[in-house]
Amino acid sequence: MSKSGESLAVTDPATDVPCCPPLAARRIPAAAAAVLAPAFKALGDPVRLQLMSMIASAPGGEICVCDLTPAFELSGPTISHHLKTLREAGLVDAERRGSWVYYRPRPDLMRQLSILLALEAGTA
Amino acid sequence: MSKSGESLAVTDPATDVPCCPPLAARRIPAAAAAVLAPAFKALGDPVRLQLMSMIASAPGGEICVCDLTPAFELSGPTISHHLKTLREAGLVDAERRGSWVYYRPRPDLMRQLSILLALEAGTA
DNA sequence: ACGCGGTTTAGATAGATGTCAACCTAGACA
DNA sequence: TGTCTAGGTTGACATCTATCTAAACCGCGT
Repeated sequence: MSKSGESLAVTDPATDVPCCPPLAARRIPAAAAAVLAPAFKALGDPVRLQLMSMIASAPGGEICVCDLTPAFELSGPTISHHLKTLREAGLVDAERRGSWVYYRPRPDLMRQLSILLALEAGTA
Repeated sequence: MSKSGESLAVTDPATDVPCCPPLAARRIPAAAAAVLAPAFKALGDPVRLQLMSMIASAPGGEICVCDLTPAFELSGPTISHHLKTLREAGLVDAERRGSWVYYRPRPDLMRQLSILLALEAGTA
């Protein structure tokens, strides 16, 4: 794995999103829970939640790691690990352009998670 | 702590929900992330995600633990521990009536989480 | 070749998961 | 009233996984 634009791909749970009307609509199947729980788990850390927010709210739809790292009092490798967790969860996508790596959100999975938690119909 | 209807209360993060437009709207403050991340963390386990779904989709708005436990291949105490995690996260509420304990969802926090993940405006 | 930006590996510490045993509460029955 | 039984929770423990730092590594630009 080492080509620009594909270097950091790991797995793609986001493309395997199983189904999923809101949790409150009917009981989620075990298989779907097994696929979607890791995404919630990835968001279950304050640092990753902030990272996700910075990525999702980035002006141009993407943000450089060099802008993410200095926003926390953590070492570079630690931030990189958290970003890898978000990648493996299918929440973000990474692309290397030149010397810098840019992260961008994956709307599909985020939308799916939002719908899952919705109580009534009609989520984003 | 041992009165019907209040016995199982632990803490109430759900009542301290800080704010929170969608993640993609603007960067979430560290304090808000610290409060909300535990809720996502609680949902970050397949068993708890299914429990949450069974509780949220219960016909009468609530469900007996005696109906939850046999749905999994796990011991009673284990289910009870998972339910405690959901309680402490502020996602569900428990009440003892007679010999049985009933769980019901807390819409406030669920709605907040759903909005957080929404990409456009207008979630549930 | 050198330096810089990021990721990866390796290893220590802290936290999560699941089971057994003990406890508490509520209803049943004598 | 006293005790027995069943439903759930709590506590303690073994095991597994996550989090973080330090050091090594890879790709790119100069």
